[in-house]
Amino acid sequence: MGILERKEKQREEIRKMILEASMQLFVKEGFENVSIRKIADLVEYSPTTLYIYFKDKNEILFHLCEMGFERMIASNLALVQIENPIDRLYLLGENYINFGLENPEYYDLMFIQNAPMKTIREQNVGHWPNGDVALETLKHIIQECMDKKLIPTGDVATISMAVWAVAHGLVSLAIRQRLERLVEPEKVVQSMHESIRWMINTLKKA
Amino acid sequence: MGILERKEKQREEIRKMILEASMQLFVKEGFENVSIRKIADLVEYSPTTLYIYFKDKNEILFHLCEMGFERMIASNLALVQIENPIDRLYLLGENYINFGLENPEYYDLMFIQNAPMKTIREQNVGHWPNGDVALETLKHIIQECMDKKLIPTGDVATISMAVWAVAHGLVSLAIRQRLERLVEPEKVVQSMHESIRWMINTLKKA
DNA sequence: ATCGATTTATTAACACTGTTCATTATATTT
DNA sequence: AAATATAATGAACAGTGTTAATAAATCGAT
Repeated sequence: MGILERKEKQREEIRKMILEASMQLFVKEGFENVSIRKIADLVEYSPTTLYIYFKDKNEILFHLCEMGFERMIASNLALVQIENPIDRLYLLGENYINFGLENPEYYDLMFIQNAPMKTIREQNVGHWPNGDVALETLKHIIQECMDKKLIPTGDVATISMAVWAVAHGLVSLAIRQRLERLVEPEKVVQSMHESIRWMINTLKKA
Repeated sequence: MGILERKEKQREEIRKMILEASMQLFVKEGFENVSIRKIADLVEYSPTTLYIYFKDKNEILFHLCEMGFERMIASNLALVQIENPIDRLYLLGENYINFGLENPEYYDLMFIQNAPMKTIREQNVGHWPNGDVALETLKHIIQECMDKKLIPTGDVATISMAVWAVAHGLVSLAIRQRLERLVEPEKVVQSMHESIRWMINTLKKA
């Protein structure tokens, strides 16, 4: 059945084309300006054709979200070299806020918008490939810190949640212009790094 | 000039009418379903009339946002009775996450959407009445904790930022269904409270 | 009280949005 | 070659925020 295989391949290629056009629009014009019609224009198909390859816009956004996680995971690759888990945790935090500040549009999709989550619930039967990978990295490092008695022991999920909350809180408040209410705009980034460092330090001391 | 005064009063009353209709729609049908046309239907004006009383939709959303802060500030009124500032900080955190979980739509507007911020930058010349009040409360409590040597001293803004980040991180990840990836859905709320408590405890110990 | 000016309100329209249905064109199978 | 399945499309639906032109009402001055 070589013909069906080839068809499947062609289908997959067009899906890729659509996603790449979406990503191009996404990084160039921002999240708000990604519309079915604009994507269709870019791939030179009619808007309705996109619905043959994707269920709806949420599904396209979900895939863009996954691409964002691929980027983030890639930026964390260097972490495996650091043997001290608490240093690794600190750098994970630094990477996280840097990623968020440098890719606010991706960050939005990955952690703020609920469109991608809708697709996960409706289609992927609760599976979030790259997102879950990123969370596992965090949990794993926290566990290692506890094993080596570098931070107070406790429920891994709870502590991971708290640590994630600090990082996400900082980034999301920053990209939504809320932190400028606390410190002068030009000092926001610096203060964010200080906050992360402060958190790691109190974790160590406690 | 009594006649101009009366006119101004009438104008203010219609503005109130519009805002109240918006709020009604907002709490009943959710943020996404608040449209100029629906508000206009409710107050029995034509959609364009709303533009006589408000510059654009963002300005309406900004006022809804301010109403949200009024609610939040009201829920914090009981705090003044607690004399120990660190207990007060803990309760402020508890209030914060409870408010977020109970009023996700308001929370969205107050801390996640950027529509209200646009209005602040464009019109109010950088003034955010109720939002700034809420932040002052936090900073004041942190300062008091430091004065009484209950937590390690440092830059008030930085520590306030970190504390806010934990609370906001938890709430925003929760209402965007991200925490369900870390703990089972039915345990999310409990874990959030544990995270807040954990943070206060590490603050005390450090 | 009437005229002109200002304020208030509306209708119609623009340029979008995601999505669906019916129809046409293409490719594959019988 | 005819029948069938797949792929692609144009037109349309029901919305969105917003603006320009126009009508109605109110007000100030003669």
